[in-house]
Amino acid sequence: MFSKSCEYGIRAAIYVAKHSLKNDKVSLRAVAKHTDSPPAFMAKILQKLTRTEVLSSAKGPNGGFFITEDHLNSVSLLSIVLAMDGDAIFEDCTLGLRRCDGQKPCPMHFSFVKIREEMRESLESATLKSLANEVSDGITFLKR
Amino acid sequence: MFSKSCEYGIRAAIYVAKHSLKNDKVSLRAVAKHTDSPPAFMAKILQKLTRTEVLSSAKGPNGGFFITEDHLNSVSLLSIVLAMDGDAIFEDCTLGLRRCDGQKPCPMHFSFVKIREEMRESLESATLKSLANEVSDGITFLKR
DNA sequence: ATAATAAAGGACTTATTTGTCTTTTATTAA
DNA sequence: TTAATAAAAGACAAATAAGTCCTTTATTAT
Repeated sequence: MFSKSCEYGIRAAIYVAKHSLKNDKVSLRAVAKHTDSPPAFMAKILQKLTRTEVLSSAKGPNGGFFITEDHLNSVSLLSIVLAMDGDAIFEDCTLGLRRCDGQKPCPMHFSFVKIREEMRESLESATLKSLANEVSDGITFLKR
Repeated sequence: MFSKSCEYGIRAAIYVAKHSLKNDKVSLRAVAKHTDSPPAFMAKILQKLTRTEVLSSAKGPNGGFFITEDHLNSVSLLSIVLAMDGDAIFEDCTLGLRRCDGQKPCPMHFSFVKIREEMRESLESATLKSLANEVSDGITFLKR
């Protein structure tokens, strides 16, 4: 469904969010460890999420990654998916046609329009803050 | 969402189905042409769909690919997705956790259980016969 | 200032997916 | 029984995704 980069990116963002709830910054190493992902690869992903303004970062001692108060509320998983994988999963034809729309649809066009719209809504309503709280409360998990 | 192989595979199967409605066999070349896909690559995909019994094939002059009467009714896009991509899209954790279930779910577990179940149902209810008829009637398209 | 810390950036390798090419096997019709 | 046809199979090649490593830049505390 999503690329590995996107999967790691979502896990990372929720982990960072969890610590930003307590106003803590987290290091690359900590993110990689607690999301069970390769540190060097995670570095690239955190860089990308920082460039796309999902995350913030600070260099030097006591530095690390964090999420600002208002980003915690406003950033949803949709922003992260778009940052990592782009909008292909929502916009491109499911059967790979170069063009596909309601006027000249592929055989699966209408069923997938619906499914993808639900997916988009689901991702959009999942804010980092709400997800981070569920992880904090031990309801959901980032590693297993 | 699906691999290229799977996209081509679905388009190919519907194209073959359309001709099997009229009891015609179709050649690799015809399939590739009318689904707008690379012939040599399509050859591999048709082989796989034949080995997995979605399609049937006959060698030699007047040979080609076809779908038997009862397969036309019983084979759905779900069979094709499973044949080409396996069940990862339905079974694997969306966030990439090695294990993830209702007991110890990832943050997106429950929303994606629902979305994937809908996707499965949608694919399962789409039989090759129904899809092939829609293409025959000019309602939907395999190429654009 | 400088040593230590931590992210940023770039070059590189590995693995997987996508795609091609050539040979072999099976079938049919003349 | 041979020539033509068409799928099957296997060995490559190219492109993309996933992952690593090393150097640079910025920040902070001593």
